[in-house]
Amino acid sequence: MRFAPGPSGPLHIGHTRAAILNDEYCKRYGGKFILRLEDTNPEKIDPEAYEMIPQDLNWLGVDIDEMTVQSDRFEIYYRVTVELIKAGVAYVCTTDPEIWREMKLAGKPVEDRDLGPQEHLERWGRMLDGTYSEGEASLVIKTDLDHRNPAVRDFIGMRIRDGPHPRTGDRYRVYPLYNLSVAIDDHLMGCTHILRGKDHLNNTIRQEYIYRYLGWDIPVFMHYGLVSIPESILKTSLIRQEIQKGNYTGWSDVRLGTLQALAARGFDPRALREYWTEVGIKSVDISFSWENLISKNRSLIDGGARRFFFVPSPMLITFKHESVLNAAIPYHPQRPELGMRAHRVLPEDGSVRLYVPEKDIMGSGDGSLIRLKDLCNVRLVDICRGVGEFAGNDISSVKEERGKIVQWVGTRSPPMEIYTPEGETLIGLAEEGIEKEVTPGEIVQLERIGYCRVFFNNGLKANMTHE
RNA sequence: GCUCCCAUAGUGUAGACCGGCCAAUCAUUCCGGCCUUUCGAGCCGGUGACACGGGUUCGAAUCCCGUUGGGAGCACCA
Repeated sequence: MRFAPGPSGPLHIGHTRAAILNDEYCKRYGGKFILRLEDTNPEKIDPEAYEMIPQDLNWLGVDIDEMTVQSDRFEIYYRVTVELIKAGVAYVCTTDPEIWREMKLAGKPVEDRDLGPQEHLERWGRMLDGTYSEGEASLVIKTDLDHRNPAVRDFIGMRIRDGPHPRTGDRYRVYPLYNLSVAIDDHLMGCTHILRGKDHLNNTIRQEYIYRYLGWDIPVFMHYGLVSIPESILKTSLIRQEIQKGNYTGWSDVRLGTLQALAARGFDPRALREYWTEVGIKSVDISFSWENLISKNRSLIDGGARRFFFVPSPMLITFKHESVLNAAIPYHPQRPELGMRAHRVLPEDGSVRLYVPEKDIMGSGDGSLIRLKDLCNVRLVDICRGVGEFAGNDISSVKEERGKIVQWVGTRSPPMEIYTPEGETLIGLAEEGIEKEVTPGEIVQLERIGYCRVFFNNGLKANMTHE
């Protein structure tokens, strides 16, 4: 089987269904996974993609058994083309494309079509040697002009393009088009099963003509339905522009739908695999569900995500207390084996100073009791000035009064910025010590915020995975 | 316009090939309840679908036809 993207940029979620499902079939039935980079359109190539695509697949957990690049295979395409011309099923067309198209729709042959193999062989030579200039001639594969489906009638197999190719320079000027190169490669590389999107249904019919002309066995074609991916930025050409303008930080900007972005957010690639294998290969058109993917991802990462406090819009509160306050908080409420983190809160001049989320406090009235989670109780005296008084350490009194339980951080807590996929930046204070305890790239759960992948870049930062 | 593909709850999916075991599965979302030192965590419960119309049949989500709806293609893109 094969996965055959054009190297126009890095992979995004739109690519993952084909990549994962092909890989999954190979793994289940002992098949071979071929990555084929289809770079026969020199205008739509990003040289970096030759590196990025295998990396993306690697992150996805796809095992590449073999990798080929179409621009290494011009001679093969040329050789098969000659065969097709000799067989009288391909012709070099010099008719104006506009007219060629009209004739085709009308089901009529252009003059060139029936000239005979010898003439076309000569013309083919003139395509290769530069006698014909770009746009003047192209190689057409014959099908049936009276085919009831107009989309299937004669299609272009080779065209002339003079601009340089990032890999082959100006060594070749005649480029194969999708249907010709794909049919040749799929057969020569021994693909017995082709799994691709339903948008290729007509291409399959075209390619089958080539198989029949050359007496090749026709592989098993499977076409899954179209996927519409909501709320995602996927178009590589557009992303590239915006990166250049500085509107995105790069291909891994968390707002994007690239695999690099999903990786930066801390997605587990197994979530994508589970998602797509559950969706399967049926040919109904579907809309991609972030909700379902996120749910799968959450259950994969939750067990390993240590909990930490994060206080957005911090507000300082003070209360009188002479002695040290100690807190021991489990890293994961369901997994005590992950241990606890300990905090010592030291009073200064007989007063304790802590930050709490502004929103949690402003909603309470003067005189209400709150619980600083895992630390102690405080009765709010003057909310506007952030003044409270120590109210013991008995959680039951807070429950009786139905007081709020709030997160808190100490005065030496590091500031932290969290970048969300929606493009927002949450600014606040993270729990003291987190910068030492967390390894870069670790996925944690900031309680009441969501899962985040922490990193350091001029301070403590995090990409939001999801809630 | 022509051709092709498709149609089960908000989303995805099982059941369809081989009609009865389907008063339709599972997951997710949503809504309740329980639990919990605030976790979008766990447990329990609930709402919610066979697009429509004919036909075949004792019996249709399942087979046939039509309608409607959605999608794709008719490129010198892949």
